[in-house]
Order: sequence, then C-alpha cells, then structure tokens
Amino acid sequence: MTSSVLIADDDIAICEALERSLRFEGFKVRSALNGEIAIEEIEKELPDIMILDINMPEVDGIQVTKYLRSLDIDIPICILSARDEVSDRVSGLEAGADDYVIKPFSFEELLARIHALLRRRSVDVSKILTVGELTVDPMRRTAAYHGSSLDLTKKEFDLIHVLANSPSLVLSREQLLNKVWGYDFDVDTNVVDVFIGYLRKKMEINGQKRIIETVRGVGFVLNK
Amino acid sequence: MTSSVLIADDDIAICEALERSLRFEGFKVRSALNGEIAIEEIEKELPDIMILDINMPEVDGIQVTKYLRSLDIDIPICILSARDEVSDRVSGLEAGADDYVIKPFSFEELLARIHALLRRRSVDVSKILTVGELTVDPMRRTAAYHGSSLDLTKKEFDLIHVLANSPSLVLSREQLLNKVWGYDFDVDTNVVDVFIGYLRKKMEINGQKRIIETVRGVGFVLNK
DNA sequence: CTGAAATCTTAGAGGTTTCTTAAAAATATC
DNA sequence: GATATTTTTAAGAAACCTCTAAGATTTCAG
Repeated sequence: MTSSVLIADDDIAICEALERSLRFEGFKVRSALNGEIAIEEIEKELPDIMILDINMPEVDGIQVTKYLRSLDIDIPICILSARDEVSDRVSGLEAGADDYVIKPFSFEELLARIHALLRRRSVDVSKILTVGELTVDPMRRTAAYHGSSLDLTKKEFDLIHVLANSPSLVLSREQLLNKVWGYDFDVDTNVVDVFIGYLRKKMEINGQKRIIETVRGVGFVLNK
Repeated sequence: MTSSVLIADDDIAICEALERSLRFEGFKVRSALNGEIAIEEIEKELPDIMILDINMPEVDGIQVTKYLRSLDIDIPICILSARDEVSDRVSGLEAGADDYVIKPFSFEELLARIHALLRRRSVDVSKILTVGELTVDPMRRTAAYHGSSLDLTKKEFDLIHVLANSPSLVLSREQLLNKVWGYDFDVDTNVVDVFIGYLRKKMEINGQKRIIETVRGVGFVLNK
C-alpha cells in the first residue's frame, strides 16, 4: 500500500533530495516550493502525510497547518525547522502539527517519523483489531466473528481490515476503493458494493447481527 | 547459514555502530529507531535474533518482547538497558527476553551473547519443534507427522523447519525463498510451490489432515 | 403513493494463482 | 566415471478469485 507524501520547502536542494529519497522508499511524492503551492496541491489531491518547512516566504508551514486543520483535514503533518527553538516547536504543535524535526536531520530519522505518523493514523499491520464481536488479525490474515473464523479471500480480508481499522467511521466508496484496490481516481465500478455483500453474507451466516451498515449517499461503516 | 539480526534502539549512534560491527561479523543486519518500526520490520521478515533497547519512546523493548511472545514468536531476544536496575532486568526477562546486557557494554560482550543465544535456539543446539501432530528435530534433521517419520530431502527439511518455526503465521514466497534458498531478491521461480507440493504429498500419505495451507495471494501457513 | 436514485444480489466471463507433473540439470554417492 | 538422488524449470491443468453487468430491491423525496 503506497502512501503519498507532499513536501513543502522553499529550499530546492532539500526538496529535491527528500523527493528522491522518499520516492526510493516507495512513496508517491509531490513537492511545493511555498505554502501557496502546497495548498493548491492539497486541493488537487489530499496526500497521506505532509512534510512542511516552518520557514517559507509568504505562507509558512504553521499557516498551512492551521489552514488544513480549520478545514478538518487531519492528515499527519510533520514540521521541519532550522532552529531548535521551543517557541517554534510549541507554535507548530499548537497549530495542529503532529511531529517536529529539527534541521539538519538524518534522512533515516525523518523516515522513522514518517512511518510512525502513518502508522498512528492509517492501517496498522501489527495490531489485532477487535470491534465488538469481530476480530481481525492482520499478521495471520485471519478474522473471526462471534467466535467462528471467517474464511475470507484476499480482497475480502483487506476490506474488513480497513473497515475494522476505523470502526464507527463512515468510509466512502472512493476511500475504500483507494485503500483496498489502490484506485487513485474515480472508476465506474460497484466492486465495493459487491465485496461488502460478500462480507455480509459470510458474517451473517447464522443470523448474526449486521455490523457493516450502509450510510446511504455516503458509504459504509463498521459498527461495534 | 548467515543469521539475521534486527536491532531496535532510538539512539542512532548505537544503532549505526552495532549495525556496522555486526555486519562486519557476517550478520545480515537491519535496524529500527523505535519499537513500532521494529514490529513493522519483524512483519516484513522475521529475524533470527533481536537486540532491543529497553528505553524507547512510545513502544519500548519490553512491549515489543511481550508482543512477539504473545504471537508465539520465540526468536531469541536480547535486551539492552542503560541502567542496571534489578526491576528492569526482571521485567525484561518476565516479558520473555532471553538475555540482558547493560550499557555501556563492549561489543565483544554483546557478540558473545548473540552467539550463545543463537546456539541455544537456532540451527545447531536448537530445540525440537512441535506443531500439532508435527515434530521437527533440527539437530537430527528428522521430522515426523502423526507418529510416523517423514523421509525428507535437505530442501524439504529446511522448508518444513522454517514453517514450523512460525506456526500459524503466513509466510510469503519471498520470505521462504529467502530463508530456505537464500535468494535475496525476487527471482522468477516456482520452486516454493513445488516443494510445498512435495511436503504435502509426503505428509498426507494416509489421508492425514493438510496442515500446510495456501493463503491465496499471500503465501503459506503451517497450522496447528 | 409514485418515481427516481441508490443499493443489493447474482451469475458468469475472464483472469490470475496455484498445483501437478515430467523431464532437464545439478549434485551426491558408490 | 557411472548411477542414483535431489533440485529446478517449465508448462498445462485445475482451482479459485475478481469484477462486470444487469435485474431486483430498497429508500426517500415530493
């Protein structure tokens, strides 16, 4: 599952270096040389994580962060700063950033933070997830509902895994299509509906309660 | 057979120094800067031994140890600690660690312990593995299923040995190819499938239950 | 209550993955 | 060095999964 990163830094050298290294690590990378371009890019397509320099002409990293949070966009944001000033750190975190790295930093360090941030929010492959009577074990790729194990195909498992990762949160077809199928832009398909159907059939086999609910016009939720 | 080590320490200096030295000693080394990354790395590929710092932000060495043991993954774990506190030592060993080294330590000392741990658990003096009705004795290189011994070739044995080492954990073809055949990067071959086939044929000779299961699109598991 | 939109269900075509087999290549044994 | 055994490749068969498409059903606004 490739994650997308958006970098915003007015230092071209840093921008390009990060771009190259992160791409090499398998990320989908875009970059912006100032805050305005960054916002433009975000509007085009929401990245999974942002790396924002705190010091940019005109619109700086803090402002971009505030702007995003004001829109309730809560993708992880990692701020880069040239100075280890407590005040900078505080204002960054207060604005809603999630992490803070001081320049100069080693690429390994940044990478570690990126992974940690992504893991905090997105699908975590390590934890066994429990939602009410449902259990999903990503390492063993097994799932059980009301004590009896579900015999799921790969796609079915990936789907329940994503759902179980955000219980009682409505996920749109687009989001699911993106997370499970890797489709980036709208494809005219009803695979999601079909697979939700497959899961329901397998879970409700003995008249068990339906926990994958449809939210008409929006998407699907996994309830506790 | 070169052993693989996974180091987890949030001190980059220690991480890098250990990495270099162990690599020089002929180990295959990976490192992680925190517990979460360590778990991620373990999921990618199970190392033969782990060196875990007890003091890491968020997920510490003890937690990683507990997590691994809860999954029945019993590779040797060596804990590193900055303080010689009895309580630390106890909690580390109670969590399921195998050895305990206090910082600062000499590299020679750590190396000696690593060798001792590897000798204790893996290839030569390793213990007999039992998974349900299957028994694998790495010392004698013999295996038995439902009481009757299996006449296995070298590769067949290596394969069942690796599988029996991580019961009910799905191993990908790449992982098996790496552990058994030593291939480091993707080779276009179906040897794994062929050998899984050989093992199954020999194990299911009297209509015995299939315990090497295929997880379509992912790999193979050995079930209890 | 009616019609339109959204969702659900189903069957099957098409594609992919896995299994099996045989034979070639490599390695070990005598 | 010849023979037996093991490992690997390759290719066709079989099993299985995915996705489309179309009709059935449900929901909801008017």
